[in-house]
Amino acid sequence: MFRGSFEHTLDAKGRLSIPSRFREVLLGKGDERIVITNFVVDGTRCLDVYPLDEWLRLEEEIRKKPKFERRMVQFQNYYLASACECVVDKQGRILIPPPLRHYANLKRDVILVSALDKFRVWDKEAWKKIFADAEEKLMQDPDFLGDLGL
Amino acid sequence: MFRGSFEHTLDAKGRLSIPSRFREVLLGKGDERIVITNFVVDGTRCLDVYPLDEWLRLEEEIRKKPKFERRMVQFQNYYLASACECVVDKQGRILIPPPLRHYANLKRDVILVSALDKFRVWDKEAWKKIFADAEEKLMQDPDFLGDLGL
DNA sequence: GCCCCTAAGTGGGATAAAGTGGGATGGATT
DNA sequence: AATCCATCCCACTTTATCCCACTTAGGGGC
Repeated sequence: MFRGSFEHTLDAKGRLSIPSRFREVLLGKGDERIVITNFVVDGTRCLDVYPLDEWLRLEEEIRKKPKFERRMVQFQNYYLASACECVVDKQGRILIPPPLRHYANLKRDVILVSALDKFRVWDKEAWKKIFADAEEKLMQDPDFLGDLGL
Repeated sequence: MFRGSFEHTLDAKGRLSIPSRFREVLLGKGDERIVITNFVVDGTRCLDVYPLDEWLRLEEEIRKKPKFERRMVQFQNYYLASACECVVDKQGRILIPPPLRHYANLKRDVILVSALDKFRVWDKEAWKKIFADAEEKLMQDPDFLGDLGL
């Protein structure tokens, strides 16, 4: 399980260090291969990163669904079509494929954020906005947490 | 169960001693790992600190909820995304991750306040205000406690 | 009352690990 | 053969962690 968020930088070659805490999770699976694809949260683009086994699980789920349903086809065109399998190099880095880097508007400063069984990569500024919006909602609505039953 | 509040200081490296009374609780659990994340009370930022077992319980609760409900996503972006697992060192201290230290505006003097199964860390000045506000509310409203059903 | 002893909290040097930058290598493509 | 690009390898910087030591406060015994 991934936990927490980490600020890292993309170098000139487009490489990104995986936080050691995240790498430990991959090592625990005995397979450092990961799958990267594009995603959008609250209208802001980011990247979704899966350990290979989680990605395979997702593929299985999709396989069970009606293949020709319109929205499923659209989802596949969006989410699966961009997926790219990457290996973590000896320094614990991955090379973000340039099209994905461009898609998520990743410049130098990025942030890696856990999302349960996968994690996301955001442009730092984009993430600030996502985080600030969430914090503001929490402050403005005192019942927010109560309604969640927590 | 954590009980009471303790004034401590952050050293130059950002380390914070866990009060021995709190550490006893962790030792009782047989696991000194803790999880720290950000929080806001009455518009004032602080840090929430959980023993690992309590944090895992929270994660389980969250996993049961609808994953894509808007407020749940925001809660995850705010509360879960910042969560950081820390170990208590041989001197009974934790290193507060710099982003969290900055978030809660922790300078030198901080105060650790119990909150039943977890505790909070406040900037000392911020806590004074929170405490005074609570006291004032209590004094001004004679029905305050009665309404709570206590 | 005085002194020692212990425990708690704090400070700081030394070491290890994590993250980053950039040259070198080798395979694939043109 | 030349270019491109992914990967490897080495090196540097920063940060986290370990370890030792100092200070202070409280307790107990003499």
